[in-house]
Amino acid sequence: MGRSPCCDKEGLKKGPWTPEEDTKLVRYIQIHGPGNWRILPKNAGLERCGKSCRLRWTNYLRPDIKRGRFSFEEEESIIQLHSLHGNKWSAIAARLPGRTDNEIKNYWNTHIRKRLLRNGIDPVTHAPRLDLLDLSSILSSPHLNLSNLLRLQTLLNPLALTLLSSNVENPNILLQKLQENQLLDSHTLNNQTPAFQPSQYENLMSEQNPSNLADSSLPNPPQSAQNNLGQLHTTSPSSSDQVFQNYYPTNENGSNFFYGVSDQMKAVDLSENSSFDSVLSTPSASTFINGGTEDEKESFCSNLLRFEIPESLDQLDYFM
DNA sequence: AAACAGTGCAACCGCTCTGAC
DNA sequence: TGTCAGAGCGGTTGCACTGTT
Repeated sequence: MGRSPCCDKEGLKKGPWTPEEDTKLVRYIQIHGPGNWRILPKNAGLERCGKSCRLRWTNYLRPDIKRGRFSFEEEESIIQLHSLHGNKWSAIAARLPGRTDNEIKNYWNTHIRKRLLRNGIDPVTHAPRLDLLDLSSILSSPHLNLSNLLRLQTLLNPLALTLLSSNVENPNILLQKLQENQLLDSHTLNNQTPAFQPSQYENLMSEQNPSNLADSSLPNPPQSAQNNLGQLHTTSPSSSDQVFQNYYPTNENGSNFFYGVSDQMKAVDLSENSSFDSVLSTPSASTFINGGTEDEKESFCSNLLRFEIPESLDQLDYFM
């Protein structure tokens, strides 16, 4: 249903506001206060609909509005609040003094949302979305073959574990099961459930005992990697992990969607001894911590949100 | 220099909510 | 209880600006 737009009436102006119109609106509200938006334009001498006046006032002319670029703290708050409230922009704006819901919504859609997508994070659920990552580099890897693809699939979805215990000699059955598994993945994502939970690591590792492997010719993981995997859920987060927790706080069950994948990536990259602590020692991090331009800070924040599949994807072999 | 594409943001649209009657 | 109007909200659009070819 819905009612006809109030601005459809003849003679009412639409589009950008002129400084003269702004002056009229501000002057009127300074005297009479906001409210009664339907009669306001007539009394203020404006050829606008009341709704247009209200939006102009609340989104632009209000004296307590803070204009200009969002600070890092504000951006962090927006992400945190969005993970709690979703697209309830007014609820988010209520926690950010001086910012309007419209401004926050625009900033989310034009900056934060794109950045999250770029880094493989679903901006709706705040969960990692491996299907959003650019996998072209992986697929073009010379190390990619059906066997490795299966192992990657195992990382992406533990249901694929069943494939490893099935008859891998028949490629048709494998392809069929992969297709079925893909459907299950889509279903899982549609229900906004993380595709991989940290606890599944233990299942993965216990089931991936070398004696159970379909392809036992693979080398065992290095001891350091095994130790690290064993510590995944027993050590306290590093300082840089804390930054991620700031962005992606644990849910009511105490699990953190982001860690599910970031831990996988860390595990994959163990032989290069990389960790997020190293991020904080980079020049860009130093720039951020010690001060720098907004662009430099944004670049650093973007890097923080970026987890990349290492070029040495064949290291997956260590865990299969 | 011109054409085109991409980006960011103000403003609008359409729907829902809320309170008065 | 139902209706109506005002207000609020989230999604979308239009356009100016900027960068690239």
